[in-house]
Amino acid sequence: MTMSRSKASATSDPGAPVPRDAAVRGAPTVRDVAALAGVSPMTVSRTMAGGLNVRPEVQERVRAAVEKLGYRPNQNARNTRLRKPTGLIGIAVTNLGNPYYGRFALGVQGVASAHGRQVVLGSSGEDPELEEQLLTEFAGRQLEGVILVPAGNGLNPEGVRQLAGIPLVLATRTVDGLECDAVLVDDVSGAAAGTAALLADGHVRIGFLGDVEGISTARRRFQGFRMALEGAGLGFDQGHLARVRDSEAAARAVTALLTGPHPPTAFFSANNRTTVGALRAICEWRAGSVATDAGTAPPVPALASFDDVELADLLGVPLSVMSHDPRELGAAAAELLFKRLAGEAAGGPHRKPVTVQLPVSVRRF
Amino acid sequence: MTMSRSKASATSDPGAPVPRDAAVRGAPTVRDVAALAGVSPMTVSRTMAGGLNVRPEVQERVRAAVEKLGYRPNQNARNTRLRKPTGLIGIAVTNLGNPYYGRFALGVQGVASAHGRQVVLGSSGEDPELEEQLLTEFAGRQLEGVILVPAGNGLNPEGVRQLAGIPLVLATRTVDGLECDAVLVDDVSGAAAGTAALLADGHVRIGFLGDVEGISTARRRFQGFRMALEGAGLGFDQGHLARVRDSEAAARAVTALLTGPHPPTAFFSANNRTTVGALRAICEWRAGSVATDAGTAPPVPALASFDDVELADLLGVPLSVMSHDPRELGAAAAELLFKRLAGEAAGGPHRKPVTVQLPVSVRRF
DNA sequence: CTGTTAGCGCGTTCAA
DNA sequence: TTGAACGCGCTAACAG
Repeated sequence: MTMSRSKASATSDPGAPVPRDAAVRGAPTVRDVAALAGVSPMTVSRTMAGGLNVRPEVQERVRAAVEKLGYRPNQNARNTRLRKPTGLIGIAVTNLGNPYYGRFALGVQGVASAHGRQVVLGSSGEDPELEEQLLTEFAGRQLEGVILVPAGNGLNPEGVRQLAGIPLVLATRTVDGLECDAVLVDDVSGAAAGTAALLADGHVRIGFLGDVEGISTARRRFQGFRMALEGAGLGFDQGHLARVRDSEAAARAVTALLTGPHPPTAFFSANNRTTVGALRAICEWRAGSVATDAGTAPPVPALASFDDVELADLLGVPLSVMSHDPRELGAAAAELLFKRLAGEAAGGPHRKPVTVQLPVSVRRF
Repeated sequence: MTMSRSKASATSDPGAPVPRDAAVRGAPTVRDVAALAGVSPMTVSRTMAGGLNVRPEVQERVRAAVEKLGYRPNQNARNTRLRKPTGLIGIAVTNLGNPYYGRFALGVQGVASAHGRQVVLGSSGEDPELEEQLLTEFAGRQLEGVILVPAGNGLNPEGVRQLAGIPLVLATRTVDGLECDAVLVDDVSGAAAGTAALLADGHVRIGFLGDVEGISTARRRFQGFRMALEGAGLGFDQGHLARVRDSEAAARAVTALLTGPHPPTAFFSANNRTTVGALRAICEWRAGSVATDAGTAPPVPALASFDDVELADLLGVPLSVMSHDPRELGAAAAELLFKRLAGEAAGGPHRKPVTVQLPVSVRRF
């Protein structure tokens, strides 16, 4: 097979090195505007920059040309020339389908916008490989910084630093062995306070629902839970522990526990997914148990939920919520990132990593 | 031809572990790597591109230098040089805090990722001004395309086209007078089907909760609702109509209607925010009415909800959901955008705008 | 006030 | 197999 030009039929300009106007290819450039206005590219540039040292009537011509062509200065090219950063930050969350992270992203976006930056979005789906790939792409795009909700400990600490080189702020979760700016919620105290609410109501057999141990929040919240139990002189039955990754699995676990030999009288749910599952299982159980035993229905299991869930308070399930605003968390993470950025720009390259903890409040329903 | 660069003042430290330029300014460049490896920038470029026509041992030196400096090729510069698009698409939604749009964004993101693009995020907060500003920024960043959930009719149709010049796909809602690719749900049929479910249960006084009239979905869903009523030979009491923008206002409206002179026996809720409000009001009303009249509690008002709401099916409120997957909607919008992009790249510049409608299924609880 | 020169970081093209 | 020159879109610096 020789190197024959296959598509030569329609192309009519063999030697012409001039793809000319924007009409043919992409967006119009300064030169297109300049040509139309009969000036040099610099005059266009100056006019776009505010019109300093450009005669008003020339400005008029330029602006007319801009309008006519729909010209918009190429931000990327500007930034390159001015050696300025891209004005983009990245945010990688585990699952945008979780309402929690939508609100989180909103918080980030608001602060970024206030700082004149825009946000590039990524969703890892709790997959460490996808996450690493995301970070690599972010780095290649020269993003100014990244806010990451890590999928777990699958992330190679060295890898991250090398791959990025750009400032990284962890949110919600930490990664073992990775020292890094981070914004967390006060998982331990919050979980302890929520557990205390259950204990105050006389519960002594409490089931625990949480994410897998690789997730730092799962560990920390379990720790707070255990601390509260021990503080009350109670032990914990390992048989009442369920580590699950989604609401369906949580529901199955709760159903199993409730129909088992020593059913808990209450549950601690470590995140909004497990809470949804637990509520579903509890309501189902209630429906079944009332039908069976019409006269004296057994008490409905109580629930302490880390994170809010919309409508959860209307279900008639005794509920305590360990609450914080994910939007504030996102905003705090963004603020921390911009503080870090400002610090690096100022010259002090290596300030120590900072960790911020947002408070958790317990509300009862 | 001296290669003296003002930046590299001291050239006497060959083995220095500190990246010289990168420490002062941003990321290391091809030249930094080339200098360290003792080759020309082109050899670095070739090595990064796969190493064609580069001696293996030279490649080794280059890769070592890349590793040492943490060099990543600047994507923006590549794209500029290669006259390639940015690989970014924009998505502007009204409110990321609404779980619906989180899932929507996830759908967009998945498809974008499959097409090797990344997603820049914007949230207009239902503010047309902010929305227009967002689109302007998107255009300036040379995004390849934009997916927009318009805040309403505040958007100037001419303005959009001029401002962007880049392909635009509307999602969920349309804008009057703006002909444009769009992905919608089948609002009219869906609303009619949901209303039919209420009618089948014998309801004749049905309250309507929806967004303001400026929102196309509010109009279309109202239209489907009315059609179904008329098809059943029923009229609609304007006093049973509430146009509200958030769940709190919806709750107030429902409470007012339920405690009014001719309370509806059912409600049609046109979006997930009004559904949350309605459910809250209905549950509250139920609690109050049961307390007052222990023996024979009046029947709980039924609800037909456009859009799913988590946990809504557990509340004991007779519920019909006009359901679709926002993630699929986002995915479809992205697919349409990429189809449009492919079309423009191929040369056929002006194919007519396409509208896709996703089906709605009614589920009863 | 305006145009020319030069160069940001990269890759294609062509010459060595 | 390697390097030099050139250009992508834009603008600072220095002409005129």
